[in-house]
This record gives sequence, C-alpha cells and structure tokens, in this order.
Amino acid sequence: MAQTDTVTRILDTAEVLFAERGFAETSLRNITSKAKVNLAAVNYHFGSKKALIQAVFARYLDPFTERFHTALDELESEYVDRPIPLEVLLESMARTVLEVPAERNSLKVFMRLLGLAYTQAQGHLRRFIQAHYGSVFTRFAELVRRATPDLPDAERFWRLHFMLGTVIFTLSGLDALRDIAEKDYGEHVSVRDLIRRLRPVVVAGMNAPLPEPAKTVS
Amino acid sequence: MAQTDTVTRILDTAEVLFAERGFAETSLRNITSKAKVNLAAVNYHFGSKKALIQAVFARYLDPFTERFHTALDELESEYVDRPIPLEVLLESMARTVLEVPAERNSLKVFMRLLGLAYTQAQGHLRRFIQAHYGSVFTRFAELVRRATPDLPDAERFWRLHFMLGTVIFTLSGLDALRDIAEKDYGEHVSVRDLIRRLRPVVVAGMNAPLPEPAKTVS
DNA sequence: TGTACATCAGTGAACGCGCGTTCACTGATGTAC
DNA sequence: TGTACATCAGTGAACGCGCGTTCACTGATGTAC
Repeated sequence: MAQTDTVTRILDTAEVLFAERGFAETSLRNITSKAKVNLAAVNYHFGSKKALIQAVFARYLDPFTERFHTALDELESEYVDRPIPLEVLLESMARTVLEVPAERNSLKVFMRLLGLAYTQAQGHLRRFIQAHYGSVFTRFAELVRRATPDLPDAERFWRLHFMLGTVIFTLSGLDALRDIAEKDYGEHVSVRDLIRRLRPVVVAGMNAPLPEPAKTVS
Repeated sequence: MAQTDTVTRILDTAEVLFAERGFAETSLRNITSKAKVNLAAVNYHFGSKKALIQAVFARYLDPFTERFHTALDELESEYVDRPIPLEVLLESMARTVLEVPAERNSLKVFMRLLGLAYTQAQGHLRRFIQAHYGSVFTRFAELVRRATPDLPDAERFWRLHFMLGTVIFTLSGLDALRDIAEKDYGEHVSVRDLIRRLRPVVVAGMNAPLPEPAKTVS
C-alpha cells in the first residue's frame, strides 16, 4: 500500500459502490472493507462522508469541464460569426463524455451518480455541482440558443432538460435495460451504440414542432 | 383518530416523505411522528418498512393499471383491425396518468417515486412493480409496435425507454426545474402545461430517422 | 555524522446515536351461549 | 339480558445493530542544528 494509493483506492471503490446502491445505502464500512483500507482513513483524507461524495464527482467533472471548454473553444474558432449547428454541438458533447473516463469503465457509473445527484435528497450535491460546474453548462446552453434561434427560450429550456432526462435515465439505468434488451433481442449494446441510437432521437426532439398553445390560463 | 384512519395517514405521509428524501433517508420515526401515529403502527399494519414502500406504490398503481386497461379496451374497440395511431396512444396514457391522482397533488410525488424505483438500490421494488404491473406495460408496448411498424423492434424498445426517461426525469425533478424556469422566464408551469410541451417532443423522438448503422461490430 | 524534533499517513478501538423491529400490554368492540 | 371469551387496533418501552465520527496512538520520513 503506497502513500497516496489509499486515496485512490477509496475513490475507486466509493465510485462503484455509490453507483450500485446510492449514497445513503453505502456505508463507509462497506467502502473501506472492500477497498482494504482502514475505516478511519476516509475521515482522515476527506474529512467526512459528504466530502468524499463530492470528491468522487470532482474527479470526473474536473477533467470533463476542462476538455469540454477546450472543445467548445475549438468549435467557436471554427464557426466564427455563424452559429454552430445543433448536431455539431451534441456530437462534441457526446465525444467529450465518452473520452473522459476512457481508462475506466466508469461512464455508466458516473451517469448513475449524476442521476442520483438530481434525484436523491443530497441537496448539498446539487449545489456543489451547480457552483463548480454550472458555468460550462451555461456556456453550452448559450451555444444551443444560437443553434436554435426559432425556439422560444422557455421551450428550449424545457427541451434541453427533456433530453438531459433521456440521457441520464438511459445511461444510468443501463445495466437493467441492457439485460432486457439482450434477452429480448439477442443484441449486445455498448455505450457507443446507445449514443448512436440517441443522437437522431435527441435532434428530432429538439427540432420538434412547437406545442399547440395552452387552451386556458391555469 | 378513527379506525383505519391510521393506515391512510401512514400512507399519505410516507408517500410525501419518500418522494422528498428517498427511501433509505426516510425513517419510520420520521413518518410516524409527522403522521402523529405510534411508531409500532407501521410494523403492525404493514409488517415491515419494505412492505410499506410497496403499499405506497400499490395505492397509486392499482387504480392506474385498472383505468389504463379500460382506456386501451375502449381504443381497441374503436380501432378494429387498424392500428391505433401513436399520438392517440400517448394521449390516452397521459390522460390516465393525469386522472388517477386528481384528488391529491401526488403526480409529481409518484413520478419521483417511480424514478427512485428505477434508480435506487431497492431491487425488491423493481421486481415488485414488474411482477404486479408488467402486463399493462407489455400490452401498451405491443400497441405501440403496431403503431410504428417501420421501426425495428430493438430501436422501438430503446426509444420507448428514452421517452420514459424524459418523462420520469422531468416530472420527478419538477420542483427544482420549475424553480429555475420561473426565475429565468417568469413563467409558471403546471403539470398539464408540461405534458403539453412534452407531447410533440416525444412524438418527434419516436418518429426520428433511424440512426446510421454502426461503423464496426464491437 | 549524530541527535532531537516535526510532520504525516495510517491505525484500532471506542463514542453516542438513530435505526427497524419486537414484545408484553391495554382497551374497545364483537360473538357465543 | 348477562357473562365469558375472542378479536383487533393501537401503545410504550426496550432490543440489538450498524452507522459516521473521534481520539490517542504508532511508525516512518524529513528537517534543523
């Protein structure tokens, strides 16, 4: 057991266990015993369970935001004075998402975590993510705005979240869905394959005709 | 405190608290103290916390499946020997979803629960739902199959789940999203309003062009 | 080169606490004869 | 009509358990003089 090895082992194990069972259902004892590390080491290195959860996110999100900013920089210098097409923006995001955790098989793990962050009580987590990584989302949303000039702002807001829901739900429930799909259609699906299937659906969803206006003011 | 009143109070309170904080984060003490009911009453009436969780779902899903079967019966007798259009199927489902909890404001609560059921460890819950309510989903999926004959089976399977993700994610994260939307666009959105916005997006997503075939076999 | 001290990763055991569950019990209502 | 018993909703207190956190401690390594 080398020096900072302990920190990495804790993060690796926590990441997997959190994704499998949620935050509340995963105890520090679960993590430390599976990581073959002393129970007190979590509080020694991270301070608290809450801080450990945030560290798990930071380890994924820090490189992601950095790369995504770079990718958007490149696109903006390529498309000077004209809007970047929606397909290109989505493609760039998908590529970044896929690149980051290439070394580990942690994309599904991370998506599950992201879903939990939205869904579960853990208000501190949503605030943490918003505070640290909100700016890259804002930048992306602004580029989407230019790519879809005919969409009313509120409509675009909702559609972006509809699509976020599709992606997070699908990738975070991946194992269960994959099992069913494989059993019923004898087809093995990879994450890349899923993203290939997602693309036309997301584009069509964003470009869908506007809803009929509300009948009455509620 | 009348006789079976206790059972109802427990269910009402548990439903709200589970949706707010998740299953593991909600203790029986939380529920019983808020419901002004004795702690032991949960185990007396339901047997265990697990059984209470399932009872919360059953109270919503039982009337839902009954009404949805009836609605599908009516559609099938109207569209004899020809497929029911996708829009009509979705419309029927949306109407049923909206009708069932009309007395309470529990649609968002229930969607949150459904999202948790998919996301959270609680394997027993997914199995319970599948076992008790899988048949109505199967029936619906078969009707969707007839409505979209050009879609390969696997593609339809994935798209249905993409759309399920959109709906569950949006309606279960409703409060947070609604806050942002209201702040940014000064617009109050009701659930009916959201469903109005969802409809064209879902239809367009289901009818999106097929994805380009995979480059290589992975 | 040698000694004293500081720093730091890691440890083992214990802390108090809130958890789900159990159990013996109460008191009201229904049923049998 | 009256008595004995059964049933049932609900109660209060305690059970053992696993939790996150704390704390005094160890032993290795680095630093000052």
